[in-house]
Amino acid sequence: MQAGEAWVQAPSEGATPHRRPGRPCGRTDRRALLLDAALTLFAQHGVQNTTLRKIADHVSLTPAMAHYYFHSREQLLDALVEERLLPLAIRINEAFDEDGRDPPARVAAFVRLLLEAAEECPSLPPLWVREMLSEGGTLRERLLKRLEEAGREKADRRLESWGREGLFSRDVEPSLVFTSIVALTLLPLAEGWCATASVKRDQLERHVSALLSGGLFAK
Amino acid sequence: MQAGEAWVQAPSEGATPHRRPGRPCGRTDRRALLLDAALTLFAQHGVQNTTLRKIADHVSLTPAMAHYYFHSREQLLDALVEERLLPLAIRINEAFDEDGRDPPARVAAFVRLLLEAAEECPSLPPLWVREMLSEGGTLRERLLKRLEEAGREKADRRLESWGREGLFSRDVEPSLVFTSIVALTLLPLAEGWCATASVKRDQLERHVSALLSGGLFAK
Amino acid sequence: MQAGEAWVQAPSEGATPHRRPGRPCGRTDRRALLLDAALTLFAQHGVQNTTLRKIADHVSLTPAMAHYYFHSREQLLDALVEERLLPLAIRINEAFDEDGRDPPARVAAFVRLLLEAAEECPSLPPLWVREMLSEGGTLRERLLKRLEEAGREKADRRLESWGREGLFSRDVEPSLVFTSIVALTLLPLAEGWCATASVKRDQLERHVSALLSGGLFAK
Amino acid sequence: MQAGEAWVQAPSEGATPHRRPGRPCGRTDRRALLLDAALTLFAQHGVQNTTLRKIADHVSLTPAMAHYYFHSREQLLDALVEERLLPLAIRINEAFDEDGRDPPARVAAFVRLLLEAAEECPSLPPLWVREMLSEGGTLRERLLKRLEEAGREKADRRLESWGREGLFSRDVEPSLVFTSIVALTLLPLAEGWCATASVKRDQLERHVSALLSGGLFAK
DNA sequence: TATGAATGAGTCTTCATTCAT
DNA sequence: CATGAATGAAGACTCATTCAT
Repeated sequence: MQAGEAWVQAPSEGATPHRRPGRPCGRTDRRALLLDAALTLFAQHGVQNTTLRKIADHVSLTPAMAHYYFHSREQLLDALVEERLLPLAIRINEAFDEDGRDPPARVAAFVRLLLEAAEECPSLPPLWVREMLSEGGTLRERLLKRLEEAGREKADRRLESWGREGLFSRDVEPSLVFTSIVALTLLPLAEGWCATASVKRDQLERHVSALLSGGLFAK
Repeated sequence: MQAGEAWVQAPSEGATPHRRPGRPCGRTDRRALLLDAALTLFAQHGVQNTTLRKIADHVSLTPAMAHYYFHSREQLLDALVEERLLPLAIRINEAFDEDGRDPPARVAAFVRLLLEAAEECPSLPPLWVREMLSEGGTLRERLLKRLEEAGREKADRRLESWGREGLFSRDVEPSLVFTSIVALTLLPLAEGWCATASVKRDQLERHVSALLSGGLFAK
Repeated sequence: MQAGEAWVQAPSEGATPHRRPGRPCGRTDRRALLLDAALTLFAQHGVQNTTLRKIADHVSLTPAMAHYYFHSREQLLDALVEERLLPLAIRINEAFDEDGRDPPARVAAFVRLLLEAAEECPSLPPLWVREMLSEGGTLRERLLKRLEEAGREKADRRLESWGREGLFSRDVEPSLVFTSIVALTLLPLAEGWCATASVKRDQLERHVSALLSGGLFAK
Repeated sequence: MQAGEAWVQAPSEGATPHRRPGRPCGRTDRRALLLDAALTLFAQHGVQNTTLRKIADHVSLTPAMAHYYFHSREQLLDALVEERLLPLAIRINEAFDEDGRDPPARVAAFVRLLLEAAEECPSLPPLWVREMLSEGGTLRERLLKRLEEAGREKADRRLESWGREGLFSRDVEPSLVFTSIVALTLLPLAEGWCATASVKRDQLERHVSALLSGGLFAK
């Protein structure tokens, strides 16, 4: 259950100042387990609705231990953003970095990247939609601020340059393209579509790619 | 701020059993004000993160008054669903009811319907995305149950029949079309795009319509 | 249900200063109805556990009306004591007043008096046991104070004189006799014995009388 | 004040799942103190009239601690019944278990048992009368249910068999005997008789025994 | 490290009470 | 008379947080 959640490597270095880097952590790192549990529960029930106790219980620890590792609830959220969400967000934002021919293929590749990330971490889509994309999302400000610092909007800038080159269909707004792609891909997953409905993951990929290639680049 | 929130008529009859129907309520109806405040704050900060006190404060009432009108927090949520969200959800689900030529035009009209609803009630997109579309959304089960009773999935069925008639491009999955349209339209609004970015509402409409007409129906 | 509860006449005069004595009260007196309801509900659920709303609901009135009639919850309790319990308590305490031969017959008559009162007002035994006889009973201090003023302990004094005359068996403590009689008679009724068990009221009377006549006066 | 309240040994095993059994609890066990305080205050002011705050204050703890130990008010009541009242109730109900000659002596011994229990725990009589014997008593259903499970009415059955053997005086109703004994013994104590009046405990014992031996078994 | 114990602030809820109409 | 509306105080309960051990 928590198994598939080590979908992104915790950055090897000092995101949280109180980890003693040298000491090898005997068995499974309880701190990472807590983060994974938080990720899972936040995705399932929302950040506000998940108490530290629930998170700790989920990995058979005490709430006091959660404080020991993160000092406060706020800092647990910070750690979650820093170590789990930010690396992913960066990877996604860099997806369009290297230039290349064939924009439709680049978009399709990006969709596949999103779907793979979602497959590795099923918590991603609901968490992202609930707490990142919505206006007052609990993690939104946190993550946007860190993304800013890490130089975000690379994807947006690239897509805008595509727009200036006239690669998009008429009426397509370049600054909305990135959001559109993410929305089309993640929202069905956040809704539990591919879990409950009969739609398979590759059906979703074909659907989204078809819609985008036809919609964005059609004459 | 609460101005634009009378965006849908409260059902003319007895959704809440304890209102005395005939008597006109002196000044502006405080119950409606509370409902509006709840809508606004839920959209801004999430349902779980909004206490009854905050809602009451927002319209200069006491938390006790919120109980006076709704009996409990749960029943306030019920009332919100029943009187504000359900009518809208029904209107949206019925959008494809009347048959008609020209599917692309129908889709464009639907997008416009969504945007008009969002214009009337700016709280709609963030609330919908956070609390309806996401897996554990606080209002999701409530609203889906009521929609079931009200005969939902009309839109889905219509779109699927379009699919069987071969109206959609190859690879487009009919059962995902409805979700895709909603995602493309509401998610940018939920993100506050049109408020913060320079994108105007009609730009968004053209963008979504372009993407859909090209993507869904392109040869 | 409330019918049998007018088991004692409200004193015709000014127990509560705000009754307008002259005006004939059209139909059933709502004030009396409230008192009856209070009596019933207090007996069933305890004084502390019975809100003004429950009392008012019980006779289809509003809590505000209860305040109109009694000014406060405390004063409702006062009125209950004054108009319902005190008259009864006085009647009971005077039971041994007139002298007479044949103490056993006097005791038996007293038991019958208690049982008749309980028959007229089924609320009496539970209310009395819960709220009068127990140490911190809600009505205890109130009623004892009023009884004091009304010259209570007549019964006790009479029984003690019987004791000095050597009428009681050896070891019988005169100052406990009154309590013993009441306990034997009312406690089974308070427990719901005669309602739920197969014991009839006259069985109870025979039982208590047998026990007392044998126990108190036996050589 | 709380001194005499360890009048019955807490059952040696796990009545409350969240106590760690082995570890000796530093200072005086606060959980037991709370239970004692509850017992005292419930007896003095009634269950409904005693808030968790009052109980906690009584032993200089916070209301939150009461929740920490008992999880909820309901479960505090359950614990009180389980650990304090039930053991006593069982002991009392088993009083007639072993057969034996000389019923009057058995009854007298039973009275002494009741009085000893009341001496150990002065809260017992008022609590019992108010919350167990009265119709809507707060602890009544709880305790009766548990007593049922623990095989109650042993005393009643034994007394009834005495009745069939013709041991009782004519007119004495065997099914009322148990209640009668308890009423005669506990009610004066619940009233505070032996505290306020000049009656000593052994006077009470002689009185009750005299009354019963004469009343129950007299020819 | 790890945890049980402890707490203060805050949440939902109830209720007696008041008041304008 | 009568009531709907309104409120402050209080109650049960939760939770992040702290701390001694």
